Amino acid sequence: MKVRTRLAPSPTGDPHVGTAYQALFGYVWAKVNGGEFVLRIEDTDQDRSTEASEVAILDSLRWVGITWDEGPDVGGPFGPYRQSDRLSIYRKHIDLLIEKDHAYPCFCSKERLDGVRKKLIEDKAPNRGYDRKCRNLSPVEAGERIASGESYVVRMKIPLEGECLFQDILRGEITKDWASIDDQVIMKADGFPTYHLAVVVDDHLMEISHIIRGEEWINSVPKHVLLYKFFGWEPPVYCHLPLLRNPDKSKLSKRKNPTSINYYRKAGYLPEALLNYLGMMGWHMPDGSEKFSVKDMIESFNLKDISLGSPVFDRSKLRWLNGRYIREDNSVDQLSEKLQEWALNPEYISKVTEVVASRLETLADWGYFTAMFFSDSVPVTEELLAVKDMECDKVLELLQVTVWKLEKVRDWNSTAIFSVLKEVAEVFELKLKALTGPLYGAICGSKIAPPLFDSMEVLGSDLCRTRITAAMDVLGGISGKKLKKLEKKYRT
RNA sequence: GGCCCCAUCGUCCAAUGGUAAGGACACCGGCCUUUCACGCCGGCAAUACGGGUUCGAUCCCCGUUGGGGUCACCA
Repeated sequence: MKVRTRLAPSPTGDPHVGTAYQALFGYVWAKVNGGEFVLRIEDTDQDRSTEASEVAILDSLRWVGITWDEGPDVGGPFGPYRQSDRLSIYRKHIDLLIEKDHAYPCFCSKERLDGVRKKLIEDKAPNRGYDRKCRNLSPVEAGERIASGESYVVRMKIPLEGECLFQDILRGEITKDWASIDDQVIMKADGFPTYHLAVVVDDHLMEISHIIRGEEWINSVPKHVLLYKFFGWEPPVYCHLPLLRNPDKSKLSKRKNPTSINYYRKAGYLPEALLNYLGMMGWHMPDGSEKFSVKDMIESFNLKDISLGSPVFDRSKLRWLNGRYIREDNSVDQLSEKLQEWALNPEYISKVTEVVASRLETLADWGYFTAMFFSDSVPVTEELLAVKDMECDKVLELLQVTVWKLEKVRDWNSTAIFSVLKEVAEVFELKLKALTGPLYGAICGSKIAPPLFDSMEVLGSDLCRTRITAAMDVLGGISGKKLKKLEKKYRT
């Protein structure tokens, strides 16, 4: 059997290190077997998918050093590789399922579904899914309602009893009662397929042999194997990778850790070190060596050797490893070259210079004023973050809400940053100055600094958000409970 | 809460049905050194608990506990 693996990111946000993790293992497994690695963009969520995110993901994957044999940018024999370009294919398959009575149109409104769900939770029902109201609608009635223009989705018919049994290459046999699964939507009201339908159709059509992805998908596998059965197809081999964790063991998230690949890039990590580090999450070289390349990995990797304990993403070990690459694999000349690639290039230097130019009395002042643009973190103290007449807790809230708002800025520039900060200040009924004060501290690590908004623009979103989060830690951080409350109040 | 997955130092990764349970990061000491870092040497530190199976279990089985994931017209 030809080994074909794929990475199927959804372009809905920053490129995530977890994506790189899955990409690495998928890529390596394909190459171990002389097979192909495919990149497919899963943009079936029209509201959240953006082209900018897709570009960013491809770009950071390239930076990290993962290459793909087929994908939206390079094409290939199984294209198109962007799901939004494959709508007619899905439509055909959905119609086939309806025809065979494996799926049915559902006219329930979002409001009704919310109500049903709420009631089930209140009643502490074991099953909190859809109540299958439309499952037995007559085809005639359904047809009429569709013809009359009523909005509908398509759901698949999950067996009402019995159990689903499937294999995971790392865990062996996994079983799950059908009764615990509700009639999953496979086509949304906008005519787009949901993930579940699209992933099955594409993996089959693209002849994917091994599905290597995060553990969070295990509970969806029954729906997928059922779809394979409906279509009469052979399911691929499933391999669910352990999830990367925050230090508190929860799923790696940007709340608690920088997760964007771009952050690591901007913070001065080498791609080969990042990849190497990711490779030792759940896997090790046969001889136990900790420094190894993707090539080394390909020579001795086996999917079955992955260990299942969910690894904590430990930045200090990554830092150590990165240090080894820097000092062991680079001459001074090579290092200089890398530095130039990283930040000491004319473009970045001129951006930085523009921000500080008016403050220079000698050329040598430049170094003093620009250090913050060439470092990862910045020295922050409680004092730097203090706002007059405001309690520490309040400052924390202010910073947290700022991070949330900044996360949503799509076009990262000084004007956009300014309007976001102004908005936050207004929400808190504060003068802008009350907000920019602690931000100077968080972002610049000093009261003496170039203009904030411009500096933030130059620094980039990832570094800014990470620095603000780090500053919040200096103030003691926000408790989970409080965070939830705050989220309810301010996060939109 | 239902269901699913998981369980060796604080963290990452080893090990065997019989071990002094090993390496790495972090941490702590020391050496080197004008400082720091690197490097070197040393130290601290783990088989979650309870039952079985077995002559013997960290390893196999069951339960408990703990952790995580998942229950969307998000992926």
